[in-house]
Parts: sequence; structure tokens; C-alpha cells
Amino acid sequence: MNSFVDVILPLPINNSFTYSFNRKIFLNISIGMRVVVPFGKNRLLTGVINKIHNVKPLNYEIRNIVVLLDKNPIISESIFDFWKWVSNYYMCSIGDIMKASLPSTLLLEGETQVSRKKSKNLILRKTTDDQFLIYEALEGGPLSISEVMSIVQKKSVMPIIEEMIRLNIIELSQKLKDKYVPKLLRYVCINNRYRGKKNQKELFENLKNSPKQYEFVNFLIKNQKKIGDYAKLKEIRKKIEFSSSLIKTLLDKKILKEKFLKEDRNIYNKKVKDSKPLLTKKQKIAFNQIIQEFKIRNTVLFEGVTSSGKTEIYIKLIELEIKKDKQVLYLLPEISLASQIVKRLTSYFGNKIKVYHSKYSLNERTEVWRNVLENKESARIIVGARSSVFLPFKNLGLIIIDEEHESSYKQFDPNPRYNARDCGIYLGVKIGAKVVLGSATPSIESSQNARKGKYGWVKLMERFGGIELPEIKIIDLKESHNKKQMNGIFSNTLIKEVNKTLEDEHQVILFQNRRGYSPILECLSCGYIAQCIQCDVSLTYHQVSNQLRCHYCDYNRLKPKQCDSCGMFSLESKGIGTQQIQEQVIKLFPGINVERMDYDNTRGKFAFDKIIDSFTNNKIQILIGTQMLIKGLDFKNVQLVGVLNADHLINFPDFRSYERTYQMLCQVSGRAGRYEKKGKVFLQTFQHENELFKFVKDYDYESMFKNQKIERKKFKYPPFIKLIKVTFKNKSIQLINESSLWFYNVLNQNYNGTILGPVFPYVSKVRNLFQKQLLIKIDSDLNQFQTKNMIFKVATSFQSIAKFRSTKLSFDVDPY
DNA sequence: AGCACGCCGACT
DNA sequence: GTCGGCGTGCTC
Repeated sequence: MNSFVDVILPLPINNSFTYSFNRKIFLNISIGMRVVVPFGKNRLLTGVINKIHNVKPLNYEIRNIVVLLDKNPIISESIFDFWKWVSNYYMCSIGDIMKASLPSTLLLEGETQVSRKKSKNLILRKTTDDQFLIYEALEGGPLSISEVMSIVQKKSVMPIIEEMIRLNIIELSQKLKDKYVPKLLRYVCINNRYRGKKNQKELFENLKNSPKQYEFVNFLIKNQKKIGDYAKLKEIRKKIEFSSSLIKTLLDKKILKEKFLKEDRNIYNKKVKDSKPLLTKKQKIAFNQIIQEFKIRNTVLFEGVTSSGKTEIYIKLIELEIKKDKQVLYLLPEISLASQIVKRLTSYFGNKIKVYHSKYSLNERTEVWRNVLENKESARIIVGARSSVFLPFKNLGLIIIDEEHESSYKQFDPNPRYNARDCGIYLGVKIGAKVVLGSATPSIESSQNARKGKYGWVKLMERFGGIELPEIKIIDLKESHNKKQMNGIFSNTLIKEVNKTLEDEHQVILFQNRRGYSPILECLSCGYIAQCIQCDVSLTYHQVSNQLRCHYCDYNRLKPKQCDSCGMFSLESKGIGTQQIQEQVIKLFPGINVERMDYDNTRGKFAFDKIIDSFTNNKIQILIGTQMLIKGLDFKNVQLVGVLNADHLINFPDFRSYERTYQMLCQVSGRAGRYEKKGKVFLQTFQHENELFKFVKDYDYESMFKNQKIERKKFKYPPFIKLIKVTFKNKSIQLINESSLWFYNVLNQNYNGTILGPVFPYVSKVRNLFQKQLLIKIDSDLNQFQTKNMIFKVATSFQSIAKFRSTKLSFDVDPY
């Protein structure tokens, strides 16, 4: 009575794996349930059943599933189809999607155990020492393979174990790691006995022949305050590369200690207001239009100027779904915005709201996940970041994608490299949920779709309370410089306006784009700029710690006194970061409270809220900040926003930089004068003649859109074509040149469209791996899935060539 | 991905 | 000679 299941495993491998199971034992087995299966020598993995069939595979010996974990499917057919589509579209394995979808608590793992044969006490005659040791140790109960390894002090123990099985002394069994204990976060620290300089020196001496281990230990020592401080492995992984076997080795060597910790749960206050928000006339019209559009279209682009009250309309839309007992997904580009939204939503919908985000605790996430699956009332409304599109919705009625133009909807580092907006739109169509895309400055893609009639299109062009949009003034820095009307990076015009605003007891925001503005260390004698030793970028100078730091790999060193290149004592920091701006501001406006907000001083979770709080409570008059300060924050008393230099935005070499600049400047401007009176925005630039600034000044999205549409059509960029980026990574520059060129040539033979590259990206080396990229353009009249298939085929033959095998390949569909 | 196997260079 | 690093290949 045996049959077979095809199982999706959480691996970056494209095929599913077939196992057998006994129909008598697993009566209610069906597609979408989880099973635990043996995988490789002594591993157990959780997979999801993809198919149940009767075709016995011939080429290998089939293994049995160990256990069926679910009574009911946890993945419905439609969600499964969604997974398949996402994996197809974004060119990754379904396993990758599965990993992104399921909290790791639901993916149990386990290992093989060795135990004594109970039946009879054997007379141990011709046993070897190793066999005897193992047999003795098993007296105390079953052992894992790794425990056996440490007992016999050998790495390869399987031959010994196999021999003992043949002798009928021991047997193997599979043991799942306790499934009731959720998986916890792994922390490691340096063992206490390496406290002290002498011991550390010895440690490094011991590791000098294992560079990887050396690097890891060195990183840990450098980055923790003291020996014995635990660091989150996941965090370390963001900074340096290492394998999990490396950690295992270091743990085995007792150089590292490990522990597992839970993360705090987040609980929201749950007070319910009775009255739903009252809509203004204009809001009512927009709301009704959306409802009308939903009758004929699945997706609506809702274009509403900043602080026009989009949220009130969302709330009304949500209310309709809640009345029908439907689920609602509210997507946000950044989770720092969640607490504000949740506060507002809870006051209307009480405890029907849950937040879902990968930074939340596993317990909480698992709970939310299960609640969504069971369509519990407590999880009718999910507010979440991009990963929440993968929740197992049962009865989803509405998806709100707020700030749809935001690039953070796109995941680009690990697979799946998906865009949650686009996945959400597809999911909506697939399962019959309506989708609202909200933005003050929609992406060119969505705008185009709205204009083509693919999406409904509803506009709300009046600010809530009728407050006018701030007046935007462009300051020509060229002229100011020529006329010597500058003080540092401030034009006199801006200084005057800041003073005026402060006199009126209003607040000021100074915006500085992060990109291209980090301070670097330059030698005034020879022009040398301090570089990272493992990435191809300049090091950033951090004044507080007097350090040079790499923003790609976190390599750091103290600021040198002499130039690395010429040895002169003439190093100067150049480029302006928020720190330098703060200094200038303090000098220019003495006695005024100034605070800055950037990635350095908002590391902790509360740091962000603390700054926001003191700014809201008028304890700070001038706030200096980057991107993070402009997203959806609501300050009542800000009358002036100063953009210190808009040029770096627009000059960024990317086809989206024009659109992005417009979006960013509009969003920054939206921070001024939200309540009482019309605010002001002063925008400093060296390119005041650039038409983009005219569009920004006039809030003329339409012209910006038209301009970009022409450009993108002409130079073949989205939305007129589709882009796929192929990235190659290797330590050898020669290999990377050779392999990327090979890929390009073969691709070129099989493809008529445009292929750009291979080129080194802006940062050509990260963590000692060189990178090279190809950009494939797919015309809209071509079948994109066919082209993707073709690329896959090329990739398969690429990987079958031995010398290219060490090159890491990754695909990024619709890259940002 | 994660693990075992096997080759190769640096040590007792 | 052996230990352990790192490259290679496979997992139903």
C-alpha cells in the first residue's frame, strides 16, 4: 500500500524530491500539508507536499517520509499556485518562496540518532576501540551523529557506525528536534578564557592557518565591547561572509560559545472608537470612485497628494471588507511606519489587527501566520512589510499597497528577489481580492498601467483641511557661490529663511540625501582616498568613533594620521555627512536645539522614536536627516524644509533617478505646513535650469511623467521593456571576466533582444568577491517566460562547465 | 543550502 | 605521516 509524494524542500534547488509513504498509516495525506523527510546522510527536513501519485521513480532508491505534520493543508491550492508563479516570475526555486513564506517554526528539522540494539546483550568480541567507545557511550541513551563524532574524536564516523549496524549492535533512528519549542535566534560569543591580550594573541596564532576562522573571530572581537558579549549570528552574517560549518568548527574548538534567545513580542493597545472617520466631500468622491472602479477592475491606482487623507479612505475601504468578514492586507514599505498606522487602525477596528514583519519574534509571527490561516477574527487586518504577501490568506478581500512607488517593496539581496507590490497585484487577481495602490507620486510603471486602463485611476488632489501645498523655492547654488552668498553649504537665502522660521517659533527640517554624501578621507598632498581592503569602495569617515568604515562589509580601522600612499600628514575629510551639517548648523544658529537622524544614531529601536518624540514635542527646533525622516511622518509645527543639495539625487546613474528625485523631493516637501498655514520648501541646487526642478516646483507630476515616458521608450527601459539582471560573483577577477563573457556569448546566440554588459557594477568587489553583471532587456511583444526559460537553460549549461562552477550566479527580475 | 568526501599543504 | 583547510558534488 505504498504511494509517492513529491515534496518541496527549503532548498535553492529547482526540482522537487519524491518520497514514499504508507497509505494505511497516513490516511488523510493531501497536497499542501507538511511532511518531515530524511535528506542526505543524517538530516531531516520539513517539506510541503506538491503532488501525490503512484509513479515509482526508477533511478534511485526511494526513502520514506518520517512524519506527517498537519491534519489539514497549510497551503491552499491557490496560494500554492501563487508560489509557483512567483518562483517562475522571479527565477528562483519554490523552496526559496517556501522559506520566505513559512515562519521557521513551521519548518522543523532533525537528525539521525544512534542507539543500542535492545534485544540482547551482545558479547563484544572483535570490536575495535572506537566501536567499544561508542557502545559504552550509548549506555546513557541514544546519541546524535555529531555526539558520536566527539566521542571518538573523529570526523568520519559513518563507516564505523555502518560497520556496527552490520554487526547488529546498534541501530539508527530519526529524531525530530522538539517541535513544541520554537526555533530561537542563535547568538555566539568568544569563550571567556580568551579574555586578555595574551590569550587573544595565542588564539590568533592558532588560527593563522585558517583565514576564514581568523576573519570571523577577529570580527567578533573587534565589534563586541568585551569578550563574552553575545552577538546575533544573523546580524554578523549581514556584515561578513561565513559558512555555518565554520561556526560549527569554532564551537567544537570551544573558541565560541552559543546561546539561543527569544525576541520580545509586540503587543498593541486595543481601544476601540465607535465612530468611523468622517470623509470630506472630496474624500467621499474619491472613495466612491474607487468603489465604482472595483466593479470593473481588480486594481486601482489611488493618486492622492501628501496629507490628503488617504488613510481615512483606506479605513472606509477596510470597514467594508470587515463587514463581509473578509481579510485585509495593508502593505507598508517600511515597518517603522507600522506603529503609526496600527495606532489609527486599532482605534477603529480594535483587536482585529495584527502586524507581520520579519523582524518580529518567531512566536508572534507563527501565531499571526496560524491566525491568518484559520481566518481568526483577531487577524482580519494584517499590517505588514513585503513578506506579508506570503501569508496563507483564506478569505482575502482587499490589499492596500501604500506608497506603492517605494523601492523597499523590492527585495534584492537573498532569493526570492521579489517586488511585494507586483506580487500583491498578482495575488489579488488570482484570489479575487481588490488591490489599491496608494501614492502621491506613483511609479512610472503604475501610472502607465493606469493610463492604459489596466488599473482604475482615482485622484485626490486636495490636502486635508484645504491647506495649500507648500511653496517651493529653487535656490541656484552657482549664482550664490559666484556672488559669495554662501556660508558653508548654506546659501544666505536659506539661512535667512531658517532664522525667520525660528523667530516665528516654527520648526525646520533640513534634508540631506545619503547617497554620495558620506564623508571620505582624502590626502591633500597626493589625492589618495582611503579604500576598503576587501570591497571596491572608499571608506567613510565617522567622526564620533574617529574611524574609517566600509558600508558594504563593515571593515573598519582608526583614522590614520599619515596617508597610506605618500606618508604625508595631510589627510582631510571631504564630503558632507549629517554630522558635519549639524556642526555647521550649530555655528550658524547658536542656542538652537539641533538633532540629526541618520543610520548611525538610530541604531536602537527606541532611538528613532525618541528623536521623533522630542521633535514632535518641540524640544528640537532643527532636525537634520536623510531618507528615513521623510516617509509618512506627521509633524504639526514644521514650516520650513530645506533640501541642502538636490544634485546628487538626480545625477545618480540609474534610469529611475529622475523619477526618484521627483518622488523624494515631493515627499520631503510634504513635511512642511501640514496643519495651520502654508509651508515653505527651499531647494538648493547647482542645476537650477534642469526642468525637473520646475516640475517639482509646480507639483507637475504629469509633465514629469510625460518626460520620463519619452525617455524610457527611447532608451528602452521599463515599463516599455522588462529587465533581468544577472550577477556573477567570484574571488578571481579573471574567472569572472571569462565566465560572464561566456554567458553573454551563449545568451547572445540564443536571444535576439538587447543584452548589456558584462560590466562591473558601481561597487565591483564586495567582501573579496568580484562582481560582474549582465542586463537583459525583454521587449513587451516577447513572451517573458520563454525568455526566462532560455536564460535558465544557458545557466544550466554554464554550471555544467567545471571551471565556472565556483562562480555564483543570481537573477534579479525587475531590478531596482 | 548543508553536508560528506577527498585532495593537498603545513605541522607533530 | 596525520590533521584540518578548502574545493566539489549530491541530496529523493
